[in-house]
Amino acid sequence: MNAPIKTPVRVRMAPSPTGSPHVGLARTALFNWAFARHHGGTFVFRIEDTDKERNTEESYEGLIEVMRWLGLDWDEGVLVGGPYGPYRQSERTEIYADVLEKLRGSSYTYDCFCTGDEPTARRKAAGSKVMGYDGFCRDLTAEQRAAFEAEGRSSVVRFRMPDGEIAFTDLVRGDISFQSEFVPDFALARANGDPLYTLTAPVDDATMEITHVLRGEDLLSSTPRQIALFEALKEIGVAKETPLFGHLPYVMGEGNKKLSKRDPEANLLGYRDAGFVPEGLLNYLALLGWSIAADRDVFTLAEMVEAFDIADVQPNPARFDLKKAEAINADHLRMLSLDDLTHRVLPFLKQTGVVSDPVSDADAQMLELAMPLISPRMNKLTEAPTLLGFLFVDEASFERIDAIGEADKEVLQAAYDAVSALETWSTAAIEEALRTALIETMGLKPRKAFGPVRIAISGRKVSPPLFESMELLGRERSIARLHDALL
RNA sequence: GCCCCCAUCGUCUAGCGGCCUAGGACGUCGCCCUUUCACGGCGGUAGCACGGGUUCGAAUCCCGUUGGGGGUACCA
Repeated sequence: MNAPIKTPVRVRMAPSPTGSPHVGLARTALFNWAFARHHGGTFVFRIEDTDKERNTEESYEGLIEVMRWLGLDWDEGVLVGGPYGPYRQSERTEIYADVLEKLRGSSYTYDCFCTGDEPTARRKAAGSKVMGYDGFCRDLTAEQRAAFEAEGRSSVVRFRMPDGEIAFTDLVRGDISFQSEFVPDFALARANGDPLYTLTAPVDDATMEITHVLRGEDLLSSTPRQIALFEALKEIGVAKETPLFGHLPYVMGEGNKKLSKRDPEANLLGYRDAGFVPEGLLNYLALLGWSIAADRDVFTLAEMVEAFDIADVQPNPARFDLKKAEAINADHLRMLSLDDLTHRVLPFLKQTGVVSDPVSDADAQMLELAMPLISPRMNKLTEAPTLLGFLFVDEASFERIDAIGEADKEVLQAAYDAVSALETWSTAAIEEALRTALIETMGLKPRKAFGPVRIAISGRKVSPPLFESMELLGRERSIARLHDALL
């Protein structure tokens, strides 16, 4: 049914701006983007905002923000323009009106005067197992039409599904077919003339010359309608070719539910704020339905582009696993250069007030020295402020957890004495002094010995490596903190 | 109800008839390393939903069952 498309690849991402951007959307965007890049094709970003009731400008802006954050750049579409624009459906009304007019002049559509649940009531009465529209108005006589109009009924334009089977080869699922008796005639526009998604999506795909439609599985059952419409669009000269379709599996949440838009786990910007880097999130998302190799799951976007093949995408739904997402993110954090990592951690440090904004020279210097210490121990960028805070706060606002017992005082006193006597303040010297005093002389286990010192210095049980931290903190502040911990 | 899709460790997956007594990753458990935690290293745990076929041979192909998901709008 679908002729293989040989022309250059043109794919699109066509979200509707409702709610906050969802992880499933990012995965769909990623696969489309990777597919386009792999084939040297064009990635179009279009907005499907035909439903005035539900669309919001805020949601639209969220979409843009997310795509930019993820770094999935589009060649044509909103904001960047292109030869097939405009790219917001709300700005394409004349196009739809025009196509609708042509369609009404053909035998592919008819005016339907049915309202509410009349069709289902009729189907029930007839004992039909199929629900949905029953084709009642398919062949109205002029008298019947006139009667309905006299009643003051309005009409919608309905598409006449052809008889027989509609089959196509799904790019990820293989051959799929529907008997058209189970695909009821559908409305193309509201009674007030506003076009519906059923019309706008195929018309846009046609006029934008989209070659491959990769989208969520939820749209699988509307594919036969679109394929039938495409036949009509070709007939009236609107479409050149029917695109190929590929339906990507769902991204599911806890339990077995599709990740809902309200679910915090679904919110993309939430991942940014939680300290994910786009490389990490995207890599994890790619793993939901695709894999680069049997024994490997960490890779760069460039490597994905190189290897991506839609035929390798799995048809079965995948559960979003936050733990694994974080692990993959951690791997990407470690792949970043120190400069890059510092750059990305900065907003989080500023936001939590760890460093000044703009960053002072002193803070910048400290950061440069401290970043190497924490870079291997972060899974998310948000961990940086807690890890580094103690190096930046002034003594007045330094806070220490209350975990130093009387028994620890002896250790701290010994540490204080050992370190105060130091000639040179370096990691090696500090380590040697503390080891001699605490481990050798006092015979303590490292855990017992360094634990209290760590708390005194960093204020926390978890910190960057102790001796290095003390060197960075400096002699005076280190000694002062040891002293304070003794009080 | 009806239609469509899906089915390998707890989770994501590799596997596209013999290389599979099923591989990797996350998780989990144990051990090692160690300046706590983490990182890192080593090892363990755990799976082809079920039943029929086809075949010399099936996780891989076919049919059915069961289970899960989606659709069934003048939403997208």
